[in-house]
Amino acid sequence: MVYIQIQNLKDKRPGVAEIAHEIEAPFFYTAKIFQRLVKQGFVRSIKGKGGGFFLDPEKKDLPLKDIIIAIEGDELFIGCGFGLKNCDANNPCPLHHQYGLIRDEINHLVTSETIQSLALSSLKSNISLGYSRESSEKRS
Amino acid sequence: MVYIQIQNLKDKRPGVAEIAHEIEAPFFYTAKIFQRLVKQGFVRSIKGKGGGFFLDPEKKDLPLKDIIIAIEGDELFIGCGFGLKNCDANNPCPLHHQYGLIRDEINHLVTSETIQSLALSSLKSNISLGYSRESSEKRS
DNA sequence: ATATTAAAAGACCTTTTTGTCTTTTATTAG
DNA sequence: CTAATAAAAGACAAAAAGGTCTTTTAATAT
Repeated sequence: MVYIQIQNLKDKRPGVAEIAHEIEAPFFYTAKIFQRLVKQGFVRSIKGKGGGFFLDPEKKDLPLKDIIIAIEGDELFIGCGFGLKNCDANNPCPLHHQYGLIRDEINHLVTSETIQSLALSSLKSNISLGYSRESSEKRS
Repeated sequence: MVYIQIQNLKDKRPGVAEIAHEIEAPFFYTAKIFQRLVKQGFVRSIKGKGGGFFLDPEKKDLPLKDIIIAIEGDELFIGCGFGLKNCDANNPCPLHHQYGLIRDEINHLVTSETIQSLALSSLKSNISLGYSRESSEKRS
């Protein structure tokens, strides 16, 4: 999605093939994932010639956290580091406090960073994901 | 394993049933996991009456990181936050730097904390995993 | 209108993870 | 030696994740 937004900022709408290549993922697999993202309203798409994916410019910044929660739930943000079911402040697991600090930072990162903020800062620096400067790897 | 060590410090050797109950995991599933942990040398076991699991007191402190790497590899510790294959300092992904900070902290946590250190500090405070003070949950 | 392009839908298939159960082996108590 | 106990081994099976492919639908350009 960051790649899509980077391209959108250049007035382009990448398609599945281009995105799949960029993230080094299989074409059909990538396609299926974007079907879900479109259905969930995170991206929009246009079929046919000149079609492709794009982020609704009307919508406000989309934090990474929203996407993560929609795809894999909120375990990462509320769950116990040890995976225990009833671990909380009253009944803390051995890692409770230490892991809490890290979780807070993860929370902060994925809340403050958005698809749009990352795309913007990527454009302004030598950051990857805008037609990758290929590091001599084999394609799949 | 922290639970085992806590019990070991009380001169007990918990068995599968006891451990499974403590971590709220299915009996047979827990059993299979410990078969692997024993085979990999992280814990030891004794069969038959009075048997159970224990940590080799001869061995030095076991960092969480060693176990994580043995079970699921080192992706968490070296991989890109976006899962890109060729993301590095020269070709950084949009999240490279920010995620790097968090990864460093995760690394520090799982390197400095060991099964033994967690068991010890759990015994010294009101930390869970030493015959849990059941929070009225259903058993499986 | 028609041909072309590209995503959507959906049917499959493979692999991995998770979970269950039976049989075997080792240990101890009597 | 025998019975009881408890882990090891290994066969299965269900569910989830990962991946592939064909057909359909929508858009565009000629």
